[in-house]
Amino acid sequence: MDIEANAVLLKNKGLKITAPRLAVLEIFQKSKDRHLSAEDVYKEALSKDGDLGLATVYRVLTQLSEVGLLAATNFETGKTTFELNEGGHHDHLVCLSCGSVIEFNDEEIENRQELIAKQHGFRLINHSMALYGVCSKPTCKALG
Amino acid sequence: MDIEANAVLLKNKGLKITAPRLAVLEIFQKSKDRHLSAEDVYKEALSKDGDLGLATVYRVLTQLSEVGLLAATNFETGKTTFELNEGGHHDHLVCLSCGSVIEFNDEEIENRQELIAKQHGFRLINHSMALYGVCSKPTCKALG
DNA sequence: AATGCAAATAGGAATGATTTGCATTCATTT
DNA sequence: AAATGAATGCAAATCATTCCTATTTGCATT
Repeated sequence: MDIEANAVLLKNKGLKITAPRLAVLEIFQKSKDRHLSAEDVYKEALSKDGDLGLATVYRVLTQLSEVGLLAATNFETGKTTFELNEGGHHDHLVCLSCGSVIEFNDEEIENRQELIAKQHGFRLINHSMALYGVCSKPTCKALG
Repeated sequence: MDIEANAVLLKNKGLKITAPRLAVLEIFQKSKDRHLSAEDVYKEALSKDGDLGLATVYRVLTQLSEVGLLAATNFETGKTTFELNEGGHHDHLVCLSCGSVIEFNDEEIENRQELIAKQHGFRLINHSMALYGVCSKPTCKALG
């Protein structure tokens, strides 16, 4: 619906407005699942728009991440997932049973991370944190 | 040196005592570099023992991780690294310029993580945290 | 509206990391 | 020492991702 708005987003970042880039943005905006892999996006795009290549999806995801429209995350699955980067940074709580992902942000941890980096003479650029556990759904909780 | 000791370690974990498993353990114990990829271990093993396959290295690394003798980590390099799992858990501070890795442990963050998991009804099983930045070596510091 | 050119694309081949299938060898139990 | 299931080596397979290149497209300018 927001093709106009997405076009503006791209333009503001100095990116040309192309069909693949609009398609990818729209897929993230319309998907209920916030965390999509390149393959996910590719399949979704194929089912809708028909025509674009997997390599293009990878390139677009990388570019959109570089300009801050998307954020990339690596869980322990061996594949990178992406999500819309609206609002601030956050970390993830992942259920090892059902795979659901909860996002959170904790000031105190962020501050502590800065402090630790400083203590070791590092200039902190970014970080990744994921907590793995079992969520409270009855089917998950039952495990071990 | 500790072939005997390593044999006991394996036996205690219910694993058969085989040449590849002993070789891999020894490589980690003797290496100054704590974080080794499968390829690293393979090359090192070849130069010493002569005969073992890369597939076996992968299998052994996975098994030793499963029984807790090694710990696996995924930085953003696309390859998994392993380290000896002696002593407690720790997290990593990674220099994006030279690749050096510093280990640290922070009680306060750990406590906070427990709290966050609890607040979301999760039973926390483990976590991964890596801070990425630029270290204080002159050659690294120079960047941007 | 047509033109030029750099940037973007499709799609297939290439790469790098990891896994798998299978015949052979080995560690441990008897 | 024989039996047997697990472990190994090797090569082929797989998976995620990137590279290559001919072709197409966006868009600033005519």
